[in-house]
Amino acid sequence: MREGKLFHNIFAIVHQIPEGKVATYGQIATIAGIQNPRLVGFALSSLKEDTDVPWFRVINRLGKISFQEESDSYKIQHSLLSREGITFDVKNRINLKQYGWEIVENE
DNA sequence: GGCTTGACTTACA
DNA sequence: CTGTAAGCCAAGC
Repeated sequence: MREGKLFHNIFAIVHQIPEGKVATYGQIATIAGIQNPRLVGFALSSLKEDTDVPWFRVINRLGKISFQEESDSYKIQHSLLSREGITFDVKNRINLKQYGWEIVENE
C-alpha cells in the first residue's frame, strides 16, 4: 500500500462506524493520526459508488452533511442515514450526543 | 518542483 | 448566533 497507506487507514476506520451511528471528519482524522480533517473528505471523495465503506456515516462537526442541500449527494446521504434510524432536527442537523460514534482508537 | 483546491476544524471578531 | 482567517496534507495541473 504505497500511495494510500493513509487513505486505507481512513477507510478502515470509517468501516468501523457501527450502523445507526455517525462520526465527524475531525474524529476520523484524529484516530487516523493526521492533523488535517480535509484529507478524510478528500479520501472519501475518491471512493467509488459501489464501495463497502460507509462514507455516508461521516459528517462535519456541526452534525450536518457536508454537501449542499440541493445536491444529489446530499439527498442520497440523507436518505441512507434516515434509513438507519438517524433523525435530523429542523436545521437538518444530527444530534451527535445521541448518534455520535464512540472513539475506538485501537482494538 | 511550486501553486491551487478541497465531502474540515479551530480560533477570534 | 454568523462571518472571516489560518492551518493542515494529498492530488492535479
